[in-house]
Amino acid sequence: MKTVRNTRQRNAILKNIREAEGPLSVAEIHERAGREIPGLGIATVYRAIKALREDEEIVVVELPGEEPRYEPVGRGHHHHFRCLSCRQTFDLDMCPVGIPQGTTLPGGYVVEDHSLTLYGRCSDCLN
Amino acid sequence: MKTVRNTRQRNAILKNIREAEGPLSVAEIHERAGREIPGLGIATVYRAIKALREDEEIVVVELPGEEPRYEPVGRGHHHHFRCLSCRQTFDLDMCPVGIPQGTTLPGGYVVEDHSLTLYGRCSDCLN
DNA sequence: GTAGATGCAAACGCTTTGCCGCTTA
DNA sequence: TAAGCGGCAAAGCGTTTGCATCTAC
Repeated sequence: MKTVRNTRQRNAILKNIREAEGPLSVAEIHERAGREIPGLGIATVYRAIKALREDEEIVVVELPGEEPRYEPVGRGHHHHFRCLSCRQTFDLDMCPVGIPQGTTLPGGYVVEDHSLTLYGRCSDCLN
Repeated sequence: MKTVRNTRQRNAILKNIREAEGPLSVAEIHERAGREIPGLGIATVYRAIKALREDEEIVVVELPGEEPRYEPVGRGHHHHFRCLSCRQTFDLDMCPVGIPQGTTLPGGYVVEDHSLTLYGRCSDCLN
Protein backbone atom coordinates (compact mmCIF):
# COMPACT_ATOMS: atom_id res chain seq x y z
CA MET A 1 0.00 0.00 0.00
CA LYS A 2 1.36 3.31 -1.03
CA THR A 3 1.25 6.15 1.44
CA VAL A 4 1.19 9.73 0.28
CA ARG A 5 3.38 12.01 2.35
CA ASN A 6 3.04 15.62 3.29
CA THR A 7 6.12 17.40 2.13
CA ARG A 8 6.95 21.08 1.97
CA GLN A 9 7.25 20.83 -1.80
CA ARG A 10 3.86 19.27 -2.44
CA ASN A 11 2.14 21.56 0.01
CA ALA A 12 3.59 24.61 -1.69
CA ILE A 13 2.65 23.31 -5.13
CA LEU A 14 -0.96 22.53 -4.20
CA LYS A 15 -1.35 25.79 -2.30
CA ASN A 16 -0.24 27.83 -5.27
CA ILE A 17 -2.59 26.02 -7.64
CA ARG A 18 -5.47 26.59 -5.24
CA GLU A 19 -4.77 30.27 -4.71
CA ALA A 20 -4.33 31.14 -8.38
CA GLU A 21 -6.89 33.25 -10.25
CA GLY A 22 -6.97 30.68 -13.05
CA PRO A 23 -5.21 27.52 -14.20
CA LEU A 24 -1.41 27.52 -14.01
CA SER A 25 1.19 26.04 -16.34
CA VAL A 26 4.07 23.90 -15.14
CA ALA A 27 6.44 26.83 -15.49
CA GLU A 28 4.12 29.09 -13.50
CA ILE A 29 3.74 26.52 -10.75
CA HIS A 30 7.49 26.01 -10.63
CA GLU A 31 8.10 29.73 -10.44
CA ARG A 32 5.51 30.44 -7.75
CA ALA A 33 6.22 27.43 -5.55
CA GLY A 34 9.94 27.99 -6.08
CA ARG A 35 9.67 31.33 -4.31
CA GLU A 36 8.74 29.43 -1.16
CA ILE A 37 11.06 26.49 -1.72
CA PRO A 38 14.33 27.71 -3.24
CA GLY A 39 15.99 25.02 -5.33
CA LEU A 40 12.71 23.29 -6.10
CA GLY A 41 13.36 20.93 -8.99
CA ILE A 42 11.23 20.95 -12.10
CA ALA A 43 10.98 17.16 -11.99
CA THR A 44 9.43 17.44 -8.56
CA VAL A 45 6.77 19.73 -9.99
CA TYR A 46 5.96 17.25 -12.76
CA ARG A 47 5.78 14.36 -10.30
CA ALA A 48 3.62 16.32 -7.86
CA ILE A 49 1.21 17.27 -10.66
CA LYS A 50 0.97 13.63 -11.69
CA ALA A 51 0.25 12.53 -8.13
CA LEU A 52 -2.26 15.33 -7.52
CA ARG A 53 -4.12 14.37 -10.68
CA GLU A 54 -4.26 10.73 -9.62
CA ASP A 55 -5.55 11.82 -6.21
CA GLU A 56 -8.13 13.96 -8.04
CA GLU A 57 -7.01 17.10 -6.28
CA ILE A 58 -6.41 18.93 -9.54
CA VAL A 59 -7.48 18.63 -13.17
CA VAL A 60 -5.77 19.51 -16.42
CA VAL A 61 -7.03 22.43 -18.49
CA GLU A 62 -6.14 22.36 -22.16
CA LEU A 63 -6.33 25.57 -24.16
CA PRO A 64 -5.75 25.73 -27.91
CA GLY A 65 -2.08 26.03 -28.80
CA GLU A 66 -0.83 26.18 -25.25
CA GLU A 67 0.86 24.05 -22.64
CA PRO A 68 -1.39 22.15 -20.27
CA ARG A 69 -2.52 24.09 -17.21
CA TYR A 70 -3.79 22.85 -13.88
CA GLU A 71 -6.52 23.94 -11.52
CA PRO A 72 -8.24 22.48 -8.44
CA VAL A 73 -11.12 20.05 -8.98
CA GLY A 74 -14.66 21.13 -8.26
CA ARG A 75 -14.83 24.36 -10.18
CA GLY A 76 -17.56 22.79 -12.31
CA HIS A 77 -18.38 23.44 -15.96
CA HIS A 78 -16.68 26.67 -16.92
CA HIS A 79 -14.59 28.24 -19.63
CA HIS A 80 -11.54 30.43 -19.85
CA PHE A 81 -10.58 33.88 -20.95
CA ARG A 82 -7.10 34.49 -22.27
CA CYS A 83 -5.76 38.06 -22.26
CA LEU A 84 -3.93 38.80 -25.50
CA SER A 85 -1.82 41.46 -23.76
CA CYS A 86 -0.61 39.96 -20.49
CA ARG A 87 -1.16 36.34 -21.57
CA GLN A 88 -2.84 35.49 -18.30
CA THR A 89 -5.68 32.98 -18.23
CA PHE A 90 -8.78 33.58 -16.10
CA ASP A 91 -11.75 31.47 -15.12
CA LEU A 92 -15.18 32.46 -16.41
CA ASP A 93 -18.38 31.28 -14.81
CA MET A 94 -20.68 31.75 -17.76
CA CYS A 95 -21.32 29.49 -20.73
CA PRO A 96 -22.56 31.12 -23.92
CA VAL A 97 -22.71 27.89 -25.91
CA GLY A 98 -26.27 26.97 -26.83
CA ILE A 99 -25.77 23.28 -27.50
CA PRO A 100 -27.18 20.85 -24.95
CA GLN A 101 -25.61 17.43 -24.59
CA GLY A 102 -27.12 14.99 -27.07
CA THR A 103 -27.80 17.54 -29.80
CA THR A 104 -27.34 16.21 -33.32
CA LEU A 105 -25.73 18.66 -35.71
CA PRO A 106 -26.04 18.79 -39.50
CA GLY A 107 -23.72 16.06 -40.73
CA GLY A 108 -24.90 13.62 -38.07
CA TYR A 109 -22.51 14.67 -35.31
CA VAL A 110 -23.87 13.98 -31.83
CA VAL A 111 -22.46 16.44 -29.30
CA GLU A 112 -21.40 15.21 -25.87
CA ASP A 113 -19.19 18.04 -24.67
CA HIS A 114 -17.53 21.26 -25.71
CA SER A 115 -14.53 23.44 -24.97
CA LEU A 116 -14.60 27.21 -25.34
CA THR A 117 -11.84 29.75 -24.96
CA LEU A 118 -12.44 33.49 -25.27
CA TYR A 119 -9.70 35.90 -26.26
CA GLY A 120 -9.40 39.63 -25.68
CA ARG A 121 -8.17 42.11 -23.07
CA CYS A 122 -8.56 41.86 -19.34
CA SER A 123 -9.54 44.96 -17.39
CA ASP A 124 -5.98 45.61 -16.21
CA CYS A 125 -4.69 45.66 -19.78
CA LEU A 126 -7.38 47.96 -21.12
CA ASN A 127 -5.85 50.96 -19.33
CA MET B 1 14.36 38.10 -54.18
CA LYS B 2 13.32 34.70 -53.06
CA THR B 3 11.57 32.49 -55.58
CA VAL B 4 9.24 29.72 -54.46
CA ARG B 5 9.68 26.58 -56.47
CA ASN B 6 7.23 23.94 -57.54
CA THR B 7 8.52 20.66 -56.26
CA ARG B 8 6.88 17.27 -56.17
CA GLN B 9 7.09 17.29 -52.39
CA ARG B 10 5.35 20.62 -51.87
CA ASN B 11 2.71 19.86 -54.44
CA ALA B 12 1.89 16.57 -52.74
CA ILE B 13 1.78 18.22 -49.32
CA LEU B 14 -0.51 21.05 -50.38
CA LYS B 15 -2.74 18.71 -52.36
CA ASN B 16 -3.28 16.45 -49.38
CA ILE B 17 -4.10 19.35 -47.07
CA ARG B 18 -6.61 20.67 -49.62
CA GLU B 19 -8.31 17.35 -50.16
CA ALA B 20 -8.69 16.46 -46.48
CA GLU B 21 -12.09 16.42 -44.75
CA GLY B 22 -10.68 18.54 -41.94
CA PRO B 23 -7.38 19.90 -40.65
CA LEU B 24 -4.40 17.53 -40.68
CA SER B 25 -1.55 17.09 -38.21
CA VAL B 26 2.09 16.97 -39.26
CA ALA B 27 2.11 13.20 -38.86
CA GLU B 28 -1.02 12.84 -40.99
CA ILE B 29 0.40 15.08 -43.70
CA HIS B 30 3.68 13.16 -43.68
CA GLU B 31 1.86 9.85 -43.90
CA ARG B 32 -0.48 10.87 -46.72
CA ALA B 33 2.03 12.77 -48.84
CA GLY B 34 4.60 10.04 -48.17
CA ARG B 35 2.40 7.56 -50.02
CA GLU B 36 2.98 9.60 -53.17
CA ILE B 37 6.61 10.50 -52.45
CA PRO B 38 8.35 7.54 -50.83
CA GLY B 39 11.23 8.65 -48.60
CA LEU B 40 9.67 12.05 -47.96
CA GLY B 41 11.53 13.53 -45.00
CA ILE B 42 9.71 14.85 -41.98
CA ALA B 43 11.86 18.00 -42.04
CA THR B 44 10.59 18.69 -45.53
CA VAL B 45 7.03 18.53 -44.24
CA TYR B 46 7.79 21.00 -41.46
CA ARG B 47 9.55 23.36 -43.87
CA ALA B 48 6.75 23.13 -46.43
CA ILE B 49 4.16 23.90 -43.75
CA LYS B 50 6.17 26.92 -42.66
CA ALA B 51 6.45 28.18 -46.23
CA LEU B 52 2.78 27.54 -47.00
CA ARG B 53 1.78 29.48 -43.90
CA GLU B 54 3.98 32.40 -44.90
CA ASP B 55 2.44 32.33 -48.38
CA GLU B 56 -0.98 32.25 -46.72
CA GLU B 57 -1.98 29.08 -48.48
CA ILE B 58 -2.77 27.30 -45.22
CA VAL B 59 -3.55 28.24 -41.63
CA VAL B 60 -2.90 26.52 -38.33
CA VAL B 61 -5.79 25.05 -36.36
CA GLU B 62 -5.18 24.60 -32.65
CA LEU B 63 -7.43 22.26 -30.69
CA PRO B 64 -7.20 21.81 -26.92
CA GLY B 65 -4.59 19.29 -25.91
CA GLU B 66 -3.60 18.34 -29.43
CA GLU B 67 -0.84 18.89 -31.92
CA PRO B 68 -1.30 21.77 -34.35
CA ARG B 69 -3.27 20.93 -37.47
CA TYR B 70 -3.34 22.65 -40.84
CA GLU B 71 -6.06 23.47 -43.33
CA PRO B 72 -6.35 25.66 -46.47
CA VAL B 73 -7.10 29.37 -45.99
CA GLY B 74 -10.49 30.73 -46.89
CA ARG B 75 -12.71 28.41 -44.97
CA GLY B 76 -13.85 31.41 -42.92
CA HIS B 77 -14.96 31.53 -39.30
CA HIS B 78 -15.78 28.00 -38.29
CA HIS B 79 -15.27 25.49 -35.53
CA HIS B 80 -14.37 21.86 -35.24
CA PHE B 81 -15.92 18.63 -34.15
CA ARG B 82 -13.73 15.93 -32.70
CA CYS B 83 -15.00 12.36 -32.72
CA LEU B 84 -14.21 10.64 -29.43
CA SER B 85 -14.27 7.24 -31.13
CA CYS B 86 -12.26 7.57 -34.34
CA ARG B 87 -10.36 10.68 -33.23
CA GLN B 88 -10.96 12.39 -36.54
CA THR B 89 -11.47 16.13 -36.69
CA PHE B 90 -14.17 17.62 -38.92
CA ASP B 91 -15.01 21.15 -40.00
CA LEU B 92 -18.32 22.61 -38.86
CA ASP B 93 -19.93 25.56 -40.55
CA MET B 94 -22.09 26.75 -37.69
CA CYS B 95 -21.25 28.91 -34.70
CA PRO B 96 -23.38 28.53 -31.57
CA VAL B 97 -21.45 31.12 -29.56
CA GLY B 98 -23.60 34.13 -28.74
CA ILE B 99 -20.84 36.63 -28.01
CA PRO B 100 -20.23 39.37 -30.57
CA GLN B 101 -16.81 40.95 -30.84
CA GLY B 102 -16.46 43.82 -28.39
CA THR B 103 -18.74 42.35 -25.72
CA THR B 104 -17.64 43.11 -22.17
CA LEU B 105 -18.10 40.25 -19.73
CA PRO B 106 -18.55 40.41 -15.96
CA GLY B 107 -15.06 41.02 -14.61
CA GLY B 108 -14.28 43.59 -17.30
CA TYR B 109 -13.05 41.20 -19.98
CA VAL B 110 -13.50 42.55 -23.49
CA VAL B 111 -13.94 39.74 -26.01
CA GLU B 112 -12.21 39.92 -29.37
CA ASP B 113 -12.33 36.33 -30.53
CA HIS B 114 -13.21 32.80 -29.49
CA SER B 115 -12.33 29.20 -30.14
CA LEU B 116 -14.82 26.37 -29.81
CA THR B 117 -14.35 22.64 -30.14
CA LEU B 118 -17.24 20.19 -29.90
CA TYR B 119 -16.75 16.59 -28.84
CA GLY B 120 -18.92 13.56 -29.46
CA ARG B 121 -19.52 10.84 -32.05
CA CYS B 122 -19.51 11.24 -35.79
CA SER B 123 -22.20 9.50 -37.84
CA ASP B 124 -19.85 6.69 -38.89
CA CYS B 125 -19.06 5.86 -35.28
CA LEU B 126 -22.66 5.87 -34.08
CA ASN B 127 -23.39 2.59 -35.84
C1' DG C 1 24.60 27.97 -63.48
C1' DT C 2 22.53 29.25 -59.22
C1' DA C 3 19.27 30.08 -55.65
C1' DG C 4 16.26 27.35 -53.44
C1' DA C 5 14.72 22.61 -51.80
C1' DT C 6 15.60 18.04 -49.92
C1' DG C 7 17.28 14.34 -46.75
C1' DC C 8 20.00 13.13 -43.10
C1' DA C 9 21.67 13.73 -38.70
C1' DA C 10 22.66 16.72 -34.99
C1' DA C 11 20.75 20.24 -31.99
C1' DC C 12 16.89 21.94 -29.13
C1' DG C 13 13.34 22.48 -25.63
C1' DC C 14 10.21 20.37 -22.79
C1' DT C 15 8.81 16.18 -20.25
C1' DT C 16 9.92 11.79 -18.11
C1' DT C 17 12.89 8.46 -15.83
C1' DG C 18 16.87 6.39 -13.10
C1' DC C 19 19.66 6.81 -9.42
C1' DC C 20 20.73 7.68 -4.82
C1' DG C 21 20.79 10.36 -0.79
C1' DC C 22 17.21 12.59 2.28
C1' DT C 23 12.78 12.90 4.89
C1' DT C 24 8.39 11.77 6.72
C1' DA C 25 5.70 8.85 9.43
C1' DT D 1 14.18 2.43 9.79
C1' DA D 2 11.98 1.95 5.62
C1' DA D 3 8.97 3.39 1.96
C1' DG D 4 8.21 7.47 -0.27
C1' DC D 5 10.16 11.84 -1.97
C1' DG D 6 13.44 15.33 -3.94
C1' DG D 7 17.26 16.84 -6.76
C1' DC D 8 20.31 16.03 -10.41
C1' DA D 9 21.47 14.40 -14.71
C1' DA D 10 20.47 11.42 -18.50
C1' DA D 11 17.04 9.69 -21.63
C1' DG D 12 12.96 10.45 -24.70
C1' DC D 13 10.38 12.61 -28.14
C1' DG D 14 8.60 15.90 -31.35
C1' DT D 15 10.37 20.04 -33.79
C1' DT D 16 14.05 22.84 -35.83
C1' DT D 17 18.53 23.67 -37.91
C1' DG D 18 23.15 22.86 -40.39
C1' DC D 19 25.16 20.90 -44.10
C1' DA D 20 26.12 18.66 -48.37
C1' DT D 21 23.67 17.28 -52.40
C1' DC D 22 20.22 17.76 -55.75
C1' DT D 23 16.88 20.22 -58.83
C1' DA D 24 13.72 23.73 -60.71
C1' DC D 25 14.08 27.48 -63.42
